[in-house]
Amino acid sequence: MHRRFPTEIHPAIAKLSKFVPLSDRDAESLLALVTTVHQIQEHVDISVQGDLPHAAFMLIDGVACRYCVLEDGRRQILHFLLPGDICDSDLYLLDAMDHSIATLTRVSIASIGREELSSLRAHNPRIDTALRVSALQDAAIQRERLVSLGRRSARQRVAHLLCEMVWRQVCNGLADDLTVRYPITQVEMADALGLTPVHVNRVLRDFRRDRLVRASRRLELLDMKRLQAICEVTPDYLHMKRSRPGFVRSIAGPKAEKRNLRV
Amino acid sequence: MHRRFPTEIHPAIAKLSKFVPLSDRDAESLLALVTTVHQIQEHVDISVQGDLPHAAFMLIDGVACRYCVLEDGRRQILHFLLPGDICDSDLYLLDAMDHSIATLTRVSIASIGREELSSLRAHNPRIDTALRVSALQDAAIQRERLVSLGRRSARQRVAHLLCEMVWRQVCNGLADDLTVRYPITQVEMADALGLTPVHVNRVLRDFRRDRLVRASRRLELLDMKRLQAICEVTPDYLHMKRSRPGFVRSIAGPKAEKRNLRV
DNA sequence: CGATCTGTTGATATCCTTCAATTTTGGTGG
DNA sequence: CCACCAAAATTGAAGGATATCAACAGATCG
Repeated sequence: MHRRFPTEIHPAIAKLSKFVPLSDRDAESLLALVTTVHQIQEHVDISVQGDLPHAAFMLIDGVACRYCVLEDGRRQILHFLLPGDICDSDLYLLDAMDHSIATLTRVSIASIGREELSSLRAHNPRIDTALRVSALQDAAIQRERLVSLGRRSARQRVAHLLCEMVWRQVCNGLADDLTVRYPITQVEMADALGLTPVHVNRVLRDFRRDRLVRASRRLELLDMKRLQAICEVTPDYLHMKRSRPGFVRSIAGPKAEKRNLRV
Repeated sequence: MHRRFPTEIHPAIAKLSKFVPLSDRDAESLLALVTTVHQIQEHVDISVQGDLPHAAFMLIDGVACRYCVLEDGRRQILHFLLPGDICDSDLYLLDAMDHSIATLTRVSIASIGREELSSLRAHNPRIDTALRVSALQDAAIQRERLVSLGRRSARQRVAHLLCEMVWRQVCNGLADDLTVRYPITQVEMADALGLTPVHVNRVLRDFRRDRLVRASRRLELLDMKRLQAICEVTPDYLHMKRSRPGFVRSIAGPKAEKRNLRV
């Protein structure tokens, strides 16, 4: 069996542990589903709208996205997939994909057998619960994006996406600093935020001017507090109950600590 | 027990039957969960962001919505809830609501016991599957809305929402014509579509001028085909496999028939 | 070391918002 | 039945946020 992470720090375990306390045995039995890992190049469609739905999968490394393409070729990115995300365990129930999934970077991905997963869930209520909460988090992320596209300015949308990328990386145990580890291009940000690449560029220029971010190999968020103040979003919607003390707290600020994070 | 609909036409049964064939016994065992029905006035919050999540519920009559409120008081409507929708069966797993739910009209609503529902799902795989697909439909509706807010013009957004209301009413067995049975105000449309009420009004004026809709007590869609052509959306994303022959087909047009609806 | 994608900047255009005022509608009580 | 009121719908004028178009610079990679 191919295993790239010690059990304790596998991003899927890190993530699910934020929702439900998992024992080492729980973690092992979940990771036992990861038998074959595929490497896929960047900018490759994993699944295309209209296709028969694929098997459930776990993203182990790299970044992918769900997206739709309009008749005129423009794209709307619906969701970014990060390492540790477990996706689409029920999707096989449908006849046809209603959206597409593509890699953005080179990725490592494990497909998960339908029977094995459902049997594990049936026999392990903690894992089952963790996966349900994880699905609720996904839904909440999409809701928050909908609020952004509907009612927030371009500045707020960009600030929100940057914060969310860091929050989610922390949730999945991928980052202990405030850098966007897997950089997404300005075109991708634009397609996710309902903006043009040109305008995303201008917003980022202003953020740089105001010392909010710094562009290096990884985009670095210099002032989370102000970025969060700009977008007016707290990480509450990610429902990370069991964050390590003092960590997400330091990112989220005292407001979120008081309101949601039961450390 | 309070029962307003014969089993065959209860909107929840009509809807779930679109996903999985249900026997009369299936229908009865699901409707057996509806023990107490509450009437709630229009414009009342059922659940507010930050609250402890409520029980799962079934909307029996009227219209409600999920929404978020921004710091400056503006509102984003995330989703309209129609009769027959069964909502939030997993939400109890969270510590706090990340959005609010409110009635738009007077509604009849049945809360559904967590234990009873999960026991029914465990013992009835068809109902379990139907509820899973229903959850997938909800997710797909939100994705399609995200595409609208991100990449479609005001005209397209309004046309899409009107089409979707009719499609969903048909899905839930609520309408056999092309009228929006539960009218939503222009303010509500604006809050759902990320527009201002003023602009929604102007779009609707143009639609009326072009004989696409007619405002009566119920908003009437005079030309579904052209409305669908305007928004460039097919009802495929609603995944209504088992529609009655010749019905959704007549709404959806030949394209959707060929591509998705296995009648 | 050219080709191609990504990022950057300026000038102009446009869709939608904002603001303000008026009309229409629907409900309620006299 | 009518008077009244609040909510919803409607219209016009003006302004602003973001898009579009175009050109170029910088990075990345075979």
